[in-house]
Amino acid sequence: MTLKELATRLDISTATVSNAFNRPDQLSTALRDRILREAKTLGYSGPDATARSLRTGRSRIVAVVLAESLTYSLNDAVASELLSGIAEVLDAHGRTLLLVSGRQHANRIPDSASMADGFIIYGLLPNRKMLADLPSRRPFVAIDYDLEGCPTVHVNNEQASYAIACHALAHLPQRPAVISLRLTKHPCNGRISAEQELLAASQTITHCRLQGFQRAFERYAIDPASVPMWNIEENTFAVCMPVIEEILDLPEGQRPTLLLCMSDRIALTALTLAEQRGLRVPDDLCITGFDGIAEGQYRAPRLTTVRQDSLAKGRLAASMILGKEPMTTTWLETELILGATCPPSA
Amino acid sequence: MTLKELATRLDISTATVSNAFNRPDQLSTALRDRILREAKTLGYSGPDATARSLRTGRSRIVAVVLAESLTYSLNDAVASELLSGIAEVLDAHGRTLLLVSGRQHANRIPDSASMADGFIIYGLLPNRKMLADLPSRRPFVAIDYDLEGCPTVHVNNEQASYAIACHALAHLPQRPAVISLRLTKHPCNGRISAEQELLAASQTITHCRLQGFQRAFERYAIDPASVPMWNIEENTFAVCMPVIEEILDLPEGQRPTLLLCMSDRIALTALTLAEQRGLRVPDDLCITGFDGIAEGQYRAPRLTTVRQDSLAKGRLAASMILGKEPMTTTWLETELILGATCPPSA
DNA sequence: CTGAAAGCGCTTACAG
DNA sequence: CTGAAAGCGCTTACAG
Repeated sequence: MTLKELATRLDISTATVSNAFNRPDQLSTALRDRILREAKTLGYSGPDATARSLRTGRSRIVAVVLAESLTYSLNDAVASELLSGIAEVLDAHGRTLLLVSGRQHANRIPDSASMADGFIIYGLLPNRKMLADLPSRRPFVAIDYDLEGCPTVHVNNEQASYAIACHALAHLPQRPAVISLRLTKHPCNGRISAEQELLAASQTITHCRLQGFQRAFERYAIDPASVPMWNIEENTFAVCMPVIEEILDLPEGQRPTLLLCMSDRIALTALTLAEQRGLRVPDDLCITGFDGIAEGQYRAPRLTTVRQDSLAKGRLAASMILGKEPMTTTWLETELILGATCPPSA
Repeated sequence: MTLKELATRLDISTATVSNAFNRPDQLSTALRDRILREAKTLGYSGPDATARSLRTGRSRIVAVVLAESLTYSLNDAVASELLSGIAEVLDAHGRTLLLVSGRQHANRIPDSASMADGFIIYGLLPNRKMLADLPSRRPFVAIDYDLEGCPTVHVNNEQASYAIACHALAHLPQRPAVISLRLTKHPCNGRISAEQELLAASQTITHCRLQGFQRAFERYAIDPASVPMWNIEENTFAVCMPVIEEILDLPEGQRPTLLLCMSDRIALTALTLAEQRGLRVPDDLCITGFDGIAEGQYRAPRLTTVRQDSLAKGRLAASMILGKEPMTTTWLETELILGATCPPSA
């Protein structure tokens, strides 16, 4: 059943039927009611979305392009929270959320993504050119990474890392270590050697976090070069585990006593493995995270970390896409969370 | 730039240009190469997805309709894992994932959802009639709840619950308690009184879980009516917490020594709160979960639970939608996970 | 191997 | 307040 058929049955024009659904003010109430009633009877549930979309040029769909795989993103607490924020705003405005991965098997964004009215790009795509096929006229908003010609929602990673490292380093004396996330140019799941090339700050937010840590080292008169660093390739339990085991299994005198982790997932894995080894946190080992995910706060001991408000990030990005907020690059605040894995010094 | 404009510029028909993109066998390689080259030069990135969709009747989008809000679903480990499984299969076949909530503010599914080529319905919708506006000709697959006229992907909740309860009750003597999830007809976040009406097994999978527990009680000669039950309204830390505090704060002799929880989230909240109170798990308190989420397994002590393979659920549902698996109702296996929160009896 | 023509289901100026 | 007509951008038998 199409609008045209319905019009024929009612012996009126398609324009009037269309108006009955879209512009109540364009026809009499009586006629409109009759049309709507008849539509229901005949099983016509309103204008076809695709046809309407072709005609009006708007689909009421907003796409989120994720730099990581959908599987990773959906299972990552930070990405999930971000998506929640986006979904919440889209929902409230009758928009629908299309999830697209930038790591498609074909390394190309599926055509169907281009139906969206706007695009939110989360993370650093493996290949910028993927975006070229997307309709450039429509609004784009980036999250976490600058994308030329479009506003970005940022968190001040350097400042947040500086803050938490300063908090942690106030305990003296300690042997700090850094556990970073995708910081090396070439894949490395383990200790970072001195000659290893690192990604630039423009290529990964974890470099910004590193800079914050290093500024804190300097403030506390610690030579940044003396602080051992380990790198983790994927922010999941399974991938974190072997690297952290390697660290915790170091002989007592060499084992770090403070782990500055670049994500809560890393920190929580360290916490679990430390507990399994009978290490006391924070007495034997202090641990700090980054992100402020729920899992770190609803457990004992509570994780000391810095919270980035991913929900707010998502809400803001979605609001910008919908034109409810100005399209301008914005830096969101972070908040230090003083948990028990690295308590304030006495 | 449209296909028609491109055809005009090249002085060939639109049919040929269309074939260049869709049916390489319908024209000479030379002509096709020329068309593709010229398209790239002129910035034409292929046929418009909406127009193609209108014409062919297929959008290559698959919609997942979630009974819960998107915010809840995205932050729930079970739903996320399910979505991962769906996304994985859709991705591999060039399909894109549209997320739709059945708890929209307007209590109506947005029109744009009807663009999808197929629908996966997850959970029990607050209102079945919402689906009426969706194109009934296209494939539908339900997950966890039967939906008339469409195949469902199920887990045998009763059997899984029976298995884990039997495992737990083998420790004797104990004072078991059940912490259920949305089991009461009317909202209740706390102890379930004897006169409280429960939802039927067809209305909630947790009733099936309860039946499994009760069968185990009978096997162990425990009067089901003697086992206290608490109900939780939402499977989140925040909502679980007050209920579990109430339980753990019971005087020593009344406090249950075994908590049969209907989700891992409930069990993990119980574990955290027990740890905070200095209760020893499993010595003072045994805890079992349901779901088998990662968070319960990558912590110390590991959660004793029963795993439902949400990933497999999602994969199967998506495969059915894409016609890669027969459209038939299927029951997936579960697996007992013997963790440390309720170890096998010595 | 290529093209003319119909039509997918709508919405929207515009005329009456 | 209502309707005739154009056109959104494409694909697909079909004819040549």
